[in-house]
Amino acid sequence: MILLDYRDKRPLYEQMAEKLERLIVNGGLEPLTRMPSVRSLAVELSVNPNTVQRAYAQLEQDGYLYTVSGRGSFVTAREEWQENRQNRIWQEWQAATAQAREAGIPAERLIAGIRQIYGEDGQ
Amino acid sequence: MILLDYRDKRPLYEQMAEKLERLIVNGGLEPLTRMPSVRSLAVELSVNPNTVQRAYAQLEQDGYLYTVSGRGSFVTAREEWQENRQNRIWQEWQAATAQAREAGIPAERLIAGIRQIYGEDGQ
DNA sequence: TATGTGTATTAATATTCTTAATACACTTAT
DNA sequence: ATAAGTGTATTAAGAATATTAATACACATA
Repeated sequence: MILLDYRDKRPLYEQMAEKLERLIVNGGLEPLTRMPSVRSLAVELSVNPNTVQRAYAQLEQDGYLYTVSGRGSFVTAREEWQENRQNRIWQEWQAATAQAREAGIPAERLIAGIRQIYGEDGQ
Repeated sequence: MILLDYRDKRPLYEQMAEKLERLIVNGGLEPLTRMPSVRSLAVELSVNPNTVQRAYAQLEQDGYLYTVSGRGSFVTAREEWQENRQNRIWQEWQAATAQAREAGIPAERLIAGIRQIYGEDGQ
């Protein structure tokens, strides 16, 4: 399913969460399908079940997974996690914009920035 | 000059740097004037000189101070640190905007967001 | 040359983070 | 009922990181 990179100096759970998130975002995991159980993935990757659990918890926190008690963890429908993801990013963007205003950067410059970033390859 | 809050759980140097930055940004410290020496401020606040040094290093890194070898640290001219500050914030804003694009948030929504944030009290 | 300045280096200590061990709670198939 | 599968909570050990302090250095200037 995924492969851990032991040269990567980030913690295992973070690396796992990131790889799984990318897998889900790129469509490598079908929505509504069951994820491997915490224990089976732990065995497969030779880590402690709690490490997998922590990665799953992170993904659930971000809306990519949901859990049914006693049955397992499942991939969320795309529309849902897409909305969650956009909400998170939207909030960060708003904070960054408020800071820009506070620092005296004029609105026109931001608008020009949007044109540039969105125009770079196909608006 | 400043007062440390011992209920604050952030490290001392960070707290000091933040308070001094606010003082400079709000005009409480005249540009081009000398800062208290590392040792004198350390005595005044009952901390190790290195702790003050670290706060000063942070402020210098962010462009609020500059140092003349053997003579002391001085407050940067406002135009300079303002430019540095805007550059930092501008870069963060660009990163946030690129993320927004990648998440599929349309440019129009960002532009509407700018209108709202900049319009809230006097554009 | 003595005193005042910032800085580098090193070490002690404190704090936080990561991972593991273990036990619990719930669901379902036998 | 019970066994085997699921996720989760709690606790602790260990590692890693961050913070602060001790000390010595380098430069400027009176």
